[in-house]
Amino acid sequence: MPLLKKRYNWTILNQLLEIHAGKKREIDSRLREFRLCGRRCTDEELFGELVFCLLTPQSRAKCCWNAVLSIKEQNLLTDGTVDQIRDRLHRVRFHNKKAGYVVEARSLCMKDGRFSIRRIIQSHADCRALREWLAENIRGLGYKEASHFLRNIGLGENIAILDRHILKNLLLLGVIKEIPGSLSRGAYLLTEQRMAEFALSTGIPLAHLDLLLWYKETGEIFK
DNA sequence: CAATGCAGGTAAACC
DNA sequence: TGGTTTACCTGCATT
Repeated sequence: MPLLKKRYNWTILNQLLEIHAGKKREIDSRLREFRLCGRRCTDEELFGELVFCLLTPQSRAKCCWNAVLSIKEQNLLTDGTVDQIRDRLHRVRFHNKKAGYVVEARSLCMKDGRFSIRRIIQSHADCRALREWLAENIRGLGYKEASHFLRNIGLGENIAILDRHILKNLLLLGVIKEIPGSLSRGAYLLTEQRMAEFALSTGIPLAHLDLLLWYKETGEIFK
């Protein structure tokens, strides 16, 4: 195992490698689905993924996905008002704010009455530039959720989704010395770099680590 | 049953 | 200018 740093916690790392060995195929398959979504989904469906990521902070992923499905079923994705969308956000925390974020994001993602997410994607050189744009321009979307969105549409091979579970585990693994009090842009990028080094030296792909650690915490692989 | 802790954070206000 | 604090806000499991 090349380049393995001494500061890493061997016990936990071995635990992780073992879980990875068992879950590798399932994780690969999930990542394939994400890429497939990015390739063949309609722009409207891509926006649905964006809405999901706008909803998830401090809320359960499943409730958020149910909310997205509900919005779609009611045909509110394209032209639902803030009030109509808020009424679909059952069990989504901060639903007042988030309903507003969804409607505001929608106006950025539509051109001439249709969703044109791919136009936005294609206008950026790579996923990092794209993430910068998303975090900068879409209110309600920070680095973490912008990364989450990119991963969910198959563009997240080289970026990290730094949520509290991941950070906690990076600490346990000795990848970082402490959990940053607040994740500024600089702190996010630095921590992401540490995680990428760890991925490289352990042979667990960065894209796998997120789903793997998430599985370790919750016992399932969702999105 | 009341109290507590915690959910895949982010924007805006505040020094 | 940049780090820190606060508002957003509620359901649900645990004790």
